[in-house]
Amino acid sequence: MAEVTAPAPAPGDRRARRRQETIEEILAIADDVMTEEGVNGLSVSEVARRLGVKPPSIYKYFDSLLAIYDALFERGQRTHLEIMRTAMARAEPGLDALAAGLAASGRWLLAHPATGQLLFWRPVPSFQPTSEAMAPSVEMVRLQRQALADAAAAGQLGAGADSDEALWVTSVLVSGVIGQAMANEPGLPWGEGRFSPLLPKLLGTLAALYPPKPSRRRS
Amino acid sequence: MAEVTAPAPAPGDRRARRRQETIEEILAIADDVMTEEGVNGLSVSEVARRLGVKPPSIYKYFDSLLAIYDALFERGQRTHLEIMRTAMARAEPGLDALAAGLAASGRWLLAHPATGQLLFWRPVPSFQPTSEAMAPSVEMVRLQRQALADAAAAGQLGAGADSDEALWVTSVLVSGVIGQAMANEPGLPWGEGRFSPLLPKLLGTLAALYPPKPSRRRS
DNA sequence: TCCAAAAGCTAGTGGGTGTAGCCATTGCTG
DNA sequence: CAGCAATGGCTACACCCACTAGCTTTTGGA
Repeated sequence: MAEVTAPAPAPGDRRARRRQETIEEILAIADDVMTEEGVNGLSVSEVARRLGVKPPSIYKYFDSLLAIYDALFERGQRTHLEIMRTAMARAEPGLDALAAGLAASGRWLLAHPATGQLLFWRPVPSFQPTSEAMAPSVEMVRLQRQALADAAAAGQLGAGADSDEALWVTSVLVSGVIGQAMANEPGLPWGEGRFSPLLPKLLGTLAALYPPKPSRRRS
Repeated sequence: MAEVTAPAPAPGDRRARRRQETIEEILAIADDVMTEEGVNGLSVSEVARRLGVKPPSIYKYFDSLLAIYDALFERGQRTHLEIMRTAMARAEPGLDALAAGLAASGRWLLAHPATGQLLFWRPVPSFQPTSEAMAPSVEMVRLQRQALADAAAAGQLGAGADSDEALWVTSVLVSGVIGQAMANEPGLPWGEGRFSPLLPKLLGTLAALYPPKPSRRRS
């Protein structure tokens, strides 16, 4: 658990609410600091300074600097998953859902570079996310695997697309595009620059790698 | 310049040789430290400890911690370029050279993860490589661009492959594969694991994206 | 042999994480 | 409503880090 063990979250407890608000505030400040100074520029002292408090007070809310990273990671992971899930749900199952989900993911990651780096670049080697903080990523993998299976079932891709290998290929394409965009064109939103527009084209190569049976296909 | 300004490198100067040896030793230790503690775990104090010296003495050889990073970056960049260049030169110009160069690059990067991360992940946000330290990377881009042009000229790929876009696609594929391998399967050498064996297959999709004219082609 | 440059050192500044322990405030509870 | 325990601030401190100032010793070249 990232947060210091709280007392019983009794209903109607005003103390607990205030505490929770402070925790939110700390995390929001931490996100600001990471955005401005880089993921590694986060420090308890700086957060305390911006909160108008002395550094030791922060430790009433978080056990350590790493605990703050962990909370940021866990939240980032959760909201990123949610973004992707809803984008996929809005589209036709199969390739459409995959493309929509990945585009939404990319858009969100480029808009929240600090969190994105924390989630996928591990820029703080001493920080190892908790297994529970990693849990949403398992679900994300499941969603993408399902989309590939749907695409295969719908005849958009060959049967070989319903495989772990196809999943790995997809993750390579996506992480490549997003990584290059974040590293070389920071600040540019999704859809601009040299790299993010390549994703649809690259997803198209899935059809080259796993060609569907050339029977009649839905337009 | 990373190193503190040295006296005239007069020939036969024994002092200069000793100094140079110490610089080498410091950089070797720094590489060890990064490998063990993560790129960010590098510290002047730790290097001094391992060299059997007090921290301030290090500053006789390097202006700052960042100067050490810069020297490591510059060397890494140079040897990485050399690895790639010789691998490409040994192969047939065109797709073969591209594949051979990228495979050699991947092999070297996975074998030297600390340097690899320093070169391509920027895990030390406060560290911005000197423009001269970046110079080899310009040359690397040129090599890859040339290989694509050769492939197009040889009819292995369509004319569209002789383009910046194809170069970007290539960089996405490569950085995706290497990034996933380094992040998810650290310690595994090139050719093992889930990701690095995908590179040839992915390079094959270049032919799908930039199809050659279907005239007679060299076997 | 001499001496200046090289290369070590100690001491100290300022900033970071994190701990110990103190004290005022506050809001729940008898 | 009175009291009290938990909360959330604080100061002081220990220990680490990067880096500077300035001193001393070593050393290699003239």
